[in-house]
Amino acid sequence: MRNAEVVKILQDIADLLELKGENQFKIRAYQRATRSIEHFPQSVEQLAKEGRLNDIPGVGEGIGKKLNELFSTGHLKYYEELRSQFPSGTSALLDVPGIGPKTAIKLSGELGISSLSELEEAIQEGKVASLYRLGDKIAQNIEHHLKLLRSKENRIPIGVALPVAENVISSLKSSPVINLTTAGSLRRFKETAGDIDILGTSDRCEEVLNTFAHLPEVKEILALGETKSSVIVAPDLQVDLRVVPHDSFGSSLQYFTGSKDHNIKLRERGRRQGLKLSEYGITELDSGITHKFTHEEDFYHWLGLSFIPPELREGQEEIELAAKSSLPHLLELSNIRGDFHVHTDWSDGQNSVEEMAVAAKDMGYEFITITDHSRGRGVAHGLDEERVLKQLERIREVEGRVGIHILSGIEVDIRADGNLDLPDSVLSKLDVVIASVHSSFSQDRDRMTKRMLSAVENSQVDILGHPSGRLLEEREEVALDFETLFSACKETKTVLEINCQPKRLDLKDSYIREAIKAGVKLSLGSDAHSISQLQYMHFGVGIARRGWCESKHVLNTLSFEEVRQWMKEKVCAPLSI
DNA sequence: GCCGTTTTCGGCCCGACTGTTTTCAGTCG
Repeated sequence: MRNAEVVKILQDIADLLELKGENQFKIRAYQRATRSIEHFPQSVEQLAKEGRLNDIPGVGEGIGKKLNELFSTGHLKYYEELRSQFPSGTSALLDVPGIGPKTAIKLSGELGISSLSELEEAIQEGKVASLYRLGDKIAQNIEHHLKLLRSKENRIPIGVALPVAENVISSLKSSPVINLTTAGSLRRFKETAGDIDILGTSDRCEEVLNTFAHLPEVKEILALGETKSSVIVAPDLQVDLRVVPHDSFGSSLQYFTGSKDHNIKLRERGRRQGLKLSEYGITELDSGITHKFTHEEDFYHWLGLSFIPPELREGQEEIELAAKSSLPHLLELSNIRGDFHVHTDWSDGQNSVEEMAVAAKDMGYEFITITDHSRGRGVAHGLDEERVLKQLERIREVEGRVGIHILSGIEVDIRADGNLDLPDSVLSKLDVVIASVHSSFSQDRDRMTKRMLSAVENSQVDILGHPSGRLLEEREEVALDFETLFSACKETKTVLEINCQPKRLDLKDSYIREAIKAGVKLSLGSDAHSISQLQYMHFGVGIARRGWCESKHVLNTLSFEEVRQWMKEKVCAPLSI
């Protein structure tokens, strides 16, 4: 059973428990376990076989037992009993923002609504507005969210969300607000965002919020209060702005950055120390004294913690490590000395070798790697043997002229049968060989794993490109035994790419962390197809940081000479796996 | 249902906003 199916069932259980009005902490326990499994890099079923379910944070005796039942019998009695207590479709109502458990029960119980289309009908007939403690406004609000839900794409990739946030921030620059910054999942650099959170400080909060709610790009105002406002901007993105007094900027930024799990853990820890944490500061419960924080760092330090970078705030073990001053020193953009994955107009890029080299030099890089596609990518004008050699000459010539080290390379296709698209005799002439899957994505796990391993075993292959093959919100990752891949990479000194294209971000954060634990080296490649895309490096660094990546884990922080040395050390012995 | 810098039992984050009400319930993040 795939993790996604387990997630679906646990989420359903949490929803049903909400409808039932169960103990809120029990509900939260299921939600927490759900979130854990959602981001868990290994197969939960496999873990169950090894009796290691308790390795998953939030999975204890009760949920563990249920998962075991589910895996061994294919059914879960508890789940089936819960489902039988409510008309089917009732929990689907909870997907509509504005409908919580109480409203869902009311709609289902009093109006017999069990689907979103029935809900829509009932609203139009005025039945919903006539219920006790509901009314026209609430009915309209639900109808509106219902429409939005239907038209809305899923979550927004960070590559789309970040520019929107930056636009809004620059539109607000002329109003009396300072400290404007992104918060929420965007600041934590999550690969996708549900909405966009922005925070600022002002002594004229209401004025700022008013300006915000009436910006030209705002299509609709969802809420407008004294400290926060929510709006929809084109194309159907929700943006939340919170404006607080200057002296609570530190605590507010901490609070609004989240994640929810991180904040809950932090506050629970505070409670045990007799402290109440909120966006307004830290209150000592004994004396009632509230401490305010202008800087977020001071908030953490006051609690006896080292500063926790936003990318780590996911409620894993970051708080415990911060208490021991044992957090990793994360990779930073300024540590990057070169790019390992760049296309030019020799294949499907827009700029010449020289233009890319000049741009990279302007960014302060020591080296750049030209890795155009191989011939199999016909649509991308992939290079055949002859053109590879011609490009090599060109690269050497440009290198001398521009004054930046250029590694010659290729992004060679891994064909469906695991063979590479160019012979070893050609690949051996290049400094860096990236091998990538660009076809037959739907192979089963066994075949795909063998396919990848045969590339890894090839002594010419230095880097495995965008290993999971996913495209955010477009294409699922391939079926692959990552654990086996990681140990093969470690054994052969094959590097795994962190592809920085915001649509890919591949490897993703949880795999990055697993790969590092397995002792695999990583490389960041912008996969730039134009000069401006060289800047994608910062997306890769963000996602690497979420994978607890330090500068020693990635090749991009090495000098040019060190990189060349590394590439020579590829282990050629056949794998023992 | 989970979990431990006091705990294997007894806790479990905290406040804003809205609409429908005359003081609050429901929802959200």
